Amino acid sequence: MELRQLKYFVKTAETLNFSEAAKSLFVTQSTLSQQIRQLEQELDTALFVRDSHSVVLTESGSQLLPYAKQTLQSAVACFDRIRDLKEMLSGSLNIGITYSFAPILTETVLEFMKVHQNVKLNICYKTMEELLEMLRKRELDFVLAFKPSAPHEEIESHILFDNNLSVIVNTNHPLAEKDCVTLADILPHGIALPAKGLQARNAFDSLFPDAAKSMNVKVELNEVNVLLDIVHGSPLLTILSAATIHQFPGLKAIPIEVPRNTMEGCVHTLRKSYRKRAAEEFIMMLSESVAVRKRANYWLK
Amino acid sequence: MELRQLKYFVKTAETLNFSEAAKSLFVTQSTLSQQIRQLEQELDTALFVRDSHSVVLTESGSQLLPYAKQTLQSAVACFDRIRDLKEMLSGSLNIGITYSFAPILTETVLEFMKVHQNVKLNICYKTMEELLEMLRKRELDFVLAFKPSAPHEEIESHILFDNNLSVIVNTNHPLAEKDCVTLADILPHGIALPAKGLQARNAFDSLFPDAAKSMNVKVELNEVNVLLDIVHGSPLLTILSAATIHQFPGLKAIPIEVPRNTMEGCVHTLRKSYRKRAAEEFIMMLSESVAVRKRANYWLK
DNA sequence: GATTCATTATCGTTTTTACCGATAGCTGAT
DNA sequence: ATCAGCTATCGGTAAAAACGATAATGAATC
Repeated sequence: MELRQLKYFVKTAETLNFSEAAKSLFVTQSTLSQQIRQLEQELDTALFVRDSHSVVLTESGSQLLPYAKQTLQSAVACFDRIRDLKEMLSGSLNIGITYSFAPILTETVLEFMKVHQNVKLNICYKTMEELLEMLRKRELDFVLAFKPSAPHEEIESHILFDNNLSVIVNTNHPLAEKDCVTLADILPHGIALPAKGLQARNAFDSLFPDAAKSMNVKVELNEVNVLLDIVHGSPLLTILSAATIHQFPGLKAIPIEVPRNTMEGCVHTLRKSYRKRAAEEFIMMLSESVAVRKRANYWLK
Repeated sequence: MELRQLKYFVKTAETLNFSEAAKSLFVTQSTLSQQIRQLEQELDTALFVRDSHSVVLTESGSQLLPYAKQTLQSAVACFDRIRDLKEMLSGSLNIGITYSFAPILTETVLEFMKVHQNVKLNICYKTMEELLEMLRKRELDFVLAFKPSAPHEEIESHILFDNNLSVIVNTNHPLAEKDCVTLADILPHGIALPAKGLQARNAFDSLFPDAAKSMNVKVELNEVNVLLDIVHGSPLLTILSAATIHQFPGLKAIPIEVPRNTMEGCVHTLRKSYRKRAAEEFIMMLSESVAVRKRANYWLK
């Protein structure tokens, strides 16, 4: 058994099509067929049932699949470890981040890029569920997002800060004077609501089930920056975590007065995976930056 | 990078002596030297510092060591997993069975579970048509049911036993004395009839088209055990395969006298599919158990 | 300082094997 | 009946692993 064969097996198990798998592995279908057969012989068990129009995994095959993936992953970890060691910090760092988290990242990105010029940063904005899925597939090194309501088994979440779900208004808005608001305060006003799927909306819906229906929702959309632009240029209000308006001038966040109104900003990493040094370093810098803002009592509890 | 090279590396790191490591790896020292060098080239880092009287790990080497071990361990886990499956120390077996077939299964289930404690049995009671559909989708490993009237192309049916469609009565019932009955014998009596879809009903309807209409049907239902309970606790009779009352005390099965009154108890498997070792084993045990009952001339022809 | 000894590296050769291209055979769709 | 898409198989080739012999190194010994 060799890593090559496991790689071939996993690809084939994923596509369930020898020809297609062979193409993406850059070998001929003939080679792939032989290598799989060889693996089957070595394990003395059939891994696939093939007939000329379908390929399916046998029980052995589907049992093997996660173990094969794990083995390949371990091999990748060997490479990662050596590379980190050799170059201290280099390579690339894949960061996933939710839209509402975006503003607090920018500072650290700039600082990190200045200090570690050889690290390529890939930053991916998506919804939390999509990001956690990518993390699971190891397409990301870590994810910045609020803590999900249901904890995920394989994912480790490290809390960066606590934050309140807030009403966001232009500083000219009538509500802008208040220090905190209730649901009743909101109802008379026009609202630009984050769409379902965004974490602020999830949090709002779970704090106030069905409230959205009775509100004066003028627009609902899934892009936070556009939401902020709208609020900035109109008398509408929106509902987001307070941290989201960090460094966005002319807006004010007013905490909503309700029990358990707390959103925990977290770094999510894969529990079992190897952590790149660049990732460690980035997270350290981010924590430090958050700590500074905490001490300045900026928008954090 | 291949598992072979990692294996060579780990052994060498443990002995810190190429010659000795080569010996225990059953290759020449020359081969080992080349393979290590190749690994070093691929990782673009030195793993050992050799001078002619000592070999020591570099920092890279000692950092790699645990990761390499982990990778090899994962590969071993692949083998172990498959071996367990082959030896039926793990895995699962999905059995489909019709209600009327249920009584003959129990014994074998108990025996199989005793012998193969680590194989999970999933037993699914449904009508034959539903079961064969599940078999086609490979959600089941095999199906126990009477032979269907229309043969199915992709499905292979292996006959376990022949059986007669019979009248089932309480042992106190007036018919209980007889050795066989005709349709005319049945007509005067109250009947609890299996509902359409159950195989006994299908068989009855094809032997006596339209007879059901002229019979004294008091109740019609699709649960065999309930049917048997009803017959046991009332003067009603029902019509089922003789095998169905296996191990149900206080009932008697009387064959109906009519040509081609035969229901073949079968194991149905998917023709082209891979057959699990556990399935082979189970079917063997079941056949054996049926054979024993045949020899005892129990209820089988 | 020469010799020995145990060690790793290197070179040329042999053996093994991964890979390719062509083709056969199967099956569902046209 | 033909076609299109799939996997298996065969024979040949190129790559790579393995070998055996030998060179190079340097510590220990005489």
